[in-house]
Amino acid sequence: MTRCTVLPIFAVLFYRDSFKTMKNETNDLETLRHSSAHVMAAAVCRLFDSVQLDIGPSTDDGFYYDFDLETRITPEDFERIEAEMNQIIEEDLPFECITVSRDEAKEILKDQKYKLERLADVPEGDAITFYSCGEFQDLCRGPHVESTGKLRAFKIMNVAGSYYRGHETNPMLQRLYGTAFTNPKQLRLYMKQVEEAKKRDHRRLAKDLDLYSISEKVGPGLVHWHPKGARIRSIIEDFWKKEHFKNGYDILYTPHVGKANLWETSGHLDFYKEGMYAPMDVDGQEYFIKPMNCPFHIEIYKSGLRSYRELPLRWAELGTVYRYEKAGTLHGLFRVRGFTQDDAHIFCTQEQIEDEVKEVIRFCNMIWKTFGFTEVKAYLSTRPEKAVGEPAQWDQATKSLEAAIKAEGLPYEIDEGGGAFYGPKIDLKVKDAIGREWQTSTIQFDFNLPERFNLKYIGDDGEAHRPYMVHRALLGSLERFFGILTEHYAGGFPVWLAPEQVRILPLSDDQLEYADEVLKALQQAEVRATVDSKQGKLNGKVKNAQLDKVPYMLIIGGKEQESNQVAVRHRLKGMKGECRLEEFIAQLKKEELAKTTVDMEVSD
RNA sequence: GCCAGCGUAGCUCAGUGGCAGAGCAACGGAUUUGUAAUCCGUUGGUCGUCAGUUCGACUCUGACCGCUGGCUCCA
Repeated sequence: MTRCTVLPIFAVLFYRDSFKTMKNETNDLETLRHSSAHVMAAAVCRLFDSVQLDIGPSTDDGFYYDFDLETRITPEDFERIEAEMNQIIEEDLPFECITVSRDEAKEILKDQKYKLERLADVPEGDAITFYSCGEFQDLCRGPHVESTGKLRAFKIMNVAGSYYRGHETNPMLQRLYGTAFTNPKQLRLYMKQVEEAKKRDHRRLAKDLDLYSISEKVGPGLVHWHPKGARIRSIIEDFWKKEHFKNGYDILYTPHVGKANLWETSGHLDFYKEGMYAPMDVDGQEYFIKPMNCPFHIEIYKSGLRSYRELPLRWAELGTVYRYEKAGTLHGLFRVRGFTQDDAHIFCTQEQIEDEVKEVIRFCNMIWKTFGFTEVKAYLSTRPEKAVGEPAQWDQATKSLEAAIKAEGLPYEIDEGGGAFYGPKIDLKVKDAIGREWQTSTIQFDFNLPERFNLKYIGDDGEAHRPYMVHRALLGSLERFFGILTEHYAGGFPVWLAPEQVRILPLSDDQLEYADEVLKALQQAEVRATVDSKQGKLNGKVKNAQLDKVPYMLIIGGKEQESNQVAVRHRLKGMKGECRLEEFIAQLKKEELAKTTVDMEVSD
């Protein structure tokens, strides 16, 4: 039931306060960007024939304009569009506003079919305004900068298709994206940030570091974890399980397929069938691969008569599910078709919900901090128009969610009416090392499934009662979480997660034997280590270890062999001097235990 | 699913209607090395797949598969 592959929020690209602006400056920037959109549209109209205009708003990191035109704009066109924009800026054309009657507006827009429809959206009685710069005129509410000469720094970023008004059934327009800043320096900083994000792309890093792959032969969106990626995942899973046991959860394992009837009862076949893999026939019965774990956990709940004395039940599972995601939506590890949710379901009484929710939020926050995500923000979604369950239940559940956020001291926003039909929820967003926000944990009440599956427990009054059910995914999916983590650390995993913690670099073949002794000692101490026994100079070995982002290198030459020591080189801090191996191991173990993440790089 | 772009060696990428290329990696040899690339050599390809046009297709056309950027979707 929990949804765990949600696109990253790339909009928030600002980091290290570089672009922190006051409120009115933000408005100025929005105006500037909106004006840039007009200038871009003006340039496109000059360069291309019969352009149908739609709209060109500012966005969080720039602006866009939607057009319909015969010619397909490609990145090769960007340069001449930018040149034309510069020409318009050079001309320093004033932005002039005119107010017209509806009939006059219709006359002006008689050849602009999308604009005419947009005009129809302007409520009767509202002023209809046009802004012009030179020959270009656009139905627009404004405001704008005084003249085109005010634009100082802009860039066309990319072009993509976009449905008119965002509806799948509407024609597809061409959307030209750009960005603009008040000065070239800020634009350069922004471009640097975009570059930084590109360098951190987990798909690139995963190839460089040999973490995972997706095979065309096997199928899109199906992830193969390579030894190094699998090692990291295994460490994450071990940590995850241990923490769950420590926090009062039990772990479950459930099947990967279930009969059609199960999915009919759960309602998935009614509401979610297009998201499920096609059924298979087994002995004349239809079976579906699971897109969610909830029905199985519910079946375990129903395997016996439950007493209020057993509640709350907290059941977690690393449950692998398969969902048919549309082809065009797949993206590295962020959006896949087969993934493992770190799912949990809590069954409890009404009296318990507040404490339970509080615990879940605390638990989530603690886990995120451990992985080095210090900024966590909550989004509370309340009852939508169409909803199941009693309003009183919704109220109480919503209140308990809000109380839990407050108890944990998290900043939060409320999305009124944004909840699922089956219950209110909290989504957590975390900020990564370069300030991007990722939606991750989700905590959702469910007033639907307990009803559909007729869940009960016997209360202290001897009567049957309906338990409360809460879905919870903490990391979301292991695949997506691993992608986020890779980008967060820029591939430089901290010691406690690094698949290879130590690489031993013998200076020459004379040290191979000693290197092997050191390796065995490290292995005995459960340190993940390898020896670079290849031919070549130390230079090259250091370089390769650096590229593989191994946290520690142990250089072993004649000197070290003689003194029975190792020379320690840290990936980011360089040489740390020589010491006895036991000392190094003790230090490493300390770092591993502390799960230190302070040595993260901001850029490579 | 929709719009656009792309698909050449393990990786990064050149290239042309007429014998398939480089760097790195891998492998072999030389070197025995002190903190981000030692030298020499060798191997490596159904140019995404299938059809069509052509005397001849990696190149042109079409369909399909996959990837990328968006849009839509994410009970």
